[in-house]
Amino acid sequence: MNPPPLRRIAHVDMDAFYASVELLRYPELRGKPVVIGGGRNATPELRPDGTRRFARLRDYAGRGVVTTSTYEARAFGVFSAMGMMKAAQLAPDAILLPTDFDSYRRYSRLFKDAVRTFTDRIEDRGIDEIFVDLTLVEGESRSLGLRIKNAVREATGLTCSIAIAPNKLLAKIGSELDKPDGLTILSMSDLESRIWPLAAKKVNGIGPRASERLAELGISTVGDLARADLGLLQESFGRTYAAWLARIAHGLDDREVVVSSEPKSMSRETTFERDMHVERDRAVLTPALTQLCERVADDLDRKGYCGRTVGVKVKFADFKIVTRDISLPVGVRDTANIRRAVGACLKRIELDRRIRLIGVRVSALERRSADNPDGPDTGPIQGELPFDC
DNA sequence: TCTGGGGTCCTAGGACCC
DNA sequence: TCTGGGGTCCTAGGACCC
Repeated sequence: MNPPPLRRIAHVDMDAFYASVELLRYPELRGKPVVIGGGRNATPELRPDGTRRFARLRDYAGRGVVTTSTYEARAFGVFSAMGMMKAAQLAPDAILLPTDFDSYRRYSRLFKDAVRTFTDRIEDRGIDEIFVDLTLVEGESRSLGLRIKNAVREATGLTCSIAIAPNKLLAKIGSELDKPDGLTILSMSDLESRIWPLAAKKVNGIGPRASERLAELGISTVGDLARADLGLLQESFGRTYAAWLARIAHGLDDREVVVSSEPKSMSRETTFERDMHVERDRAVLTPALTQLCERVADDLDRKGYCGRTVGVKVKFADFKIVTRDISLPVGVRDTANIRRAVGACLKRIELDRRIRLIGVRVSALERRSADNPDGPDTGPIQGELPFDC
């Protein structure tokens, strides 16, 4: 048996991406604690003298979470996914800006195109990070990494952190090791010194739940995991996940860089400013639901898909989430059909508590082909459907 | 400080068919 | 009438990621 070919995988991760894009637009905020995640009312006001008045975190009221923060804000303990109200307590004077996804998407394209000048073996991992298969690209790893960082900075004015490693697992962990503006080269011989001391939850795929259960077994670092008894892991996590844990603890990962993939679902959801009462707030809930259907229909239309499964999600005031979905004989893409399917799903949920969030999702997607650009869904679905509407 | 929105993947039970 | 498997689809929930 031949040994697997030695690969060279890069993980490129933009530094504090949304916040850094905002600093390009508002350079006067450089060096200050800035938090992204406000709504429209956080948009800066232009004063008559040309200066801007920025919203402060202390002025925020609502249910939002921090999307990104600058490193100066992180020094106050303000990190992504933290509730904004809590962030406001930690750093009341921090500048608050609204999220502007159109800008972030524009810079995302610029940074990915810059990397694409080296190779098209790129896997998208969201708006601010990618994997790159550099196996067949000429050049020594460190100089190649520096050239990629330079290309990204020239294209965007932004810094990124890169790790180059034998696989995706190590590349992903490695890009965190020297943030921001870092470059880390890892090989298998670095495993014990650089990876084993890290907390197990630094590994992509070990989330809050798994790391909590690992902690109960006395396992907190990757090294603990490597030394753990496989039988013990199997008892707690099952054969499949235990085997995966054992492999990643030894730095093993043979996943390929996936260059292209089709979307599996499209969804829209909204959290209400206050928890909604099913009957008394019908005048809010019904149009909100219809609007979500419209937005999903619009997404499907723009991207050229229809979907055979329509689902609804309800998060109650106690944060309990219930989902229902229904599969249709043909793909749908228009508001009316999605709305009726959503109505049918909703009838199967016991709406006995106040509602915090509703969501609409279409999955089992089919691409609308060139010879049938409308997809199979060309009109209202009638007859044999399990709707009563 | 009560915790967004858009996704993917996995598991597991039941229906249904051969 | 009872007993099986295997395969696929559907549904619901949950973990996890950015």
